[in-house]
Amino acid sequence: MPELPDLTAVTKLLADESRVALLSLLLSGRFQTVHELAHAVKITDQTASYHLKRMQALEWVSSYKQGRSVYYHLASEQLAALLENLLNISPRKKINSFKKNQAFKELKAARSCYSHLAGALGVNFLDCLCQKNFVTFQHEQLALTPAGQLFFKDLGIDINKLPSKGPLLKPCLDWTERRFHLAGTLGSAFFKECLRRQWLRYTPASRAVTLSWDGKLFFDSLNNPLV
Amino acid sequence: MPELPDLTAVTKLLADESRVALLSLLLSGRFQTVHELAHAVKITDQTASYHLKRMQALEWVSSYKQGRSVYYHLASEQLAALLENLLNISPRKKINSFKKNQAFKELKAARSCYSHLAGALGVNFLDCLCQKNFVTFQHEQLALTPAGQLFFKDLGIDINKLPSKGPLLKPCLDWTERRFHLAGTLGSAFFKECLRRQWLRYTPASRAVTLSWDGKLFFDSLNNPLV
DNA sequence: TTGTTATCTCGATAAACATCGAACTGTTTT
DNA sequence: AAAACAGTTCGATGTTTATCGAGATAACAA
Repeated sequence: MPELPDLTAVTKLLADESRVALLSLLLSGRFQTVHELAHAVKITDQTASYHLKRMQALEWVSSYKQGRSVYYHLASEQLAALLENLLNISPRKKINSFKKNQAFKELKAARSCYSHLAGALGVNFLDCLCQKNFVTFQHEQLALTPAGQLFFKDLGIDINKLPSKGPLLKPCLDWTERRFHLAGTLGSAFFKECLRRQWLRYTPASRAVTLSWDGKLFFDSLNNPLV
Repeated sequence: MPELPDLTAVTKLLADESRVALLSLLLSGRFQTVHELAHAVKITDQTASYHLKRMQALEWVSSYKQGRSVYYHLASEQLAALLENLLNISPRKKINSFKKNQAFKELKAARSCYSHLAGALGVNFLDCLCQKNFVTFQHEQLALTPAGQLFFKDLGIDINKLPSKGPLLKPCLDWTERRFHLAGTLGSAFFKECLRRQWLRYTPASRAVTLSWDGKLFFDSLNNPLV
């Protein structure tokens, strides 16, 4: 007998504020301990442990033990894409606290979308690439030009050496900007390179990333029409 | 103050078997009454009415009244895409009844995916288009060739007269076949044309569609390598 | 050793909510 | 008019489940 997809097995897990908050933190792509996650989400360690185990059963997250700590991280690229998809069709609700408003501003400026760069910085980056004719964007389809190929090679990213799995360039709808930023294997590689060069740094207990001085120089130079 | 997306407002609605079953029926694209829907999902009319009203609040469905009946239909293309996305990452569960197995076979053969054709027939159709070089499919991106443009024109579909909203061709991952079928405005137009020519017909209380004699002739001719 | 920390297991509890019966409002049919 | 039908509202009920306290088990630190 064939097998049907159990859709509500997925949606029931996603229908809980705590679990969504945990996933949102894990969308940063980092490894985080149960205690860290529980603290950030403001639930007890037991509850966090319970949620993480349930999500592990569906292979959304995976864990490894080191000493007395258990480190969790996001394990499903598909789920990351689904979460971004959900964010874009969700109704809006007012922000009620100053603290949350502050956190939102940081997320809006720049954040990681699992493996690539999102937020105003990410959207602006894609704009620059288009304007400089490094990529073309027609009919919601992205393509890399020869000039763009050179641009990334200069950054140390050889597109021939990237994993062949999935599209090289992929537009990803940004839920804060309501416009596209760059995903795909090239988007992931670029974000990784930014982290390696310390142009971008993670902020604690958040998906937000901050721009270093060097990073600011790089992105500013892109915006400069003379270069 | 800015506004945050309320993700669980979406997932909580999707975390219920009855509502998912209702949405699945509405994915056919047809207008259906509360009574019809309730009967097909095996819940009482009150319960169906309750669910449909909640989904209407998020603008997932809309309704209009005709006499004593209230007709509901799917109102969000985004939601339709989300549902297909969910189907693809859901864990599988065994089918436990003969009846459900029968229904599954019908769905697998051919069904509507809101506005376009899915199932084995849909996947096979895209294969044919590729093989005859009517469309190209590289790096998960579809493009229409001049020959393809002619092919659809012969069917009565002028791509210059299609709505400019969204991409013309879009690959949509098929959850029964695990391969792509054709979506986008052209995919929608083609499915509509199939219904108009009566090549395809809806089955009652299901998203499945069946092939008429004329329809079989058309799709068989596509598979014929001589033509 | 002794104390501290991180995680997990096991109940108990409290809140959320899908469901349906009963009753009510219209609409269509006879 | 009367009966049948489609849809809705309201209240009650029963199930599901997120949560935490208490206690157990390790790993680490002093």
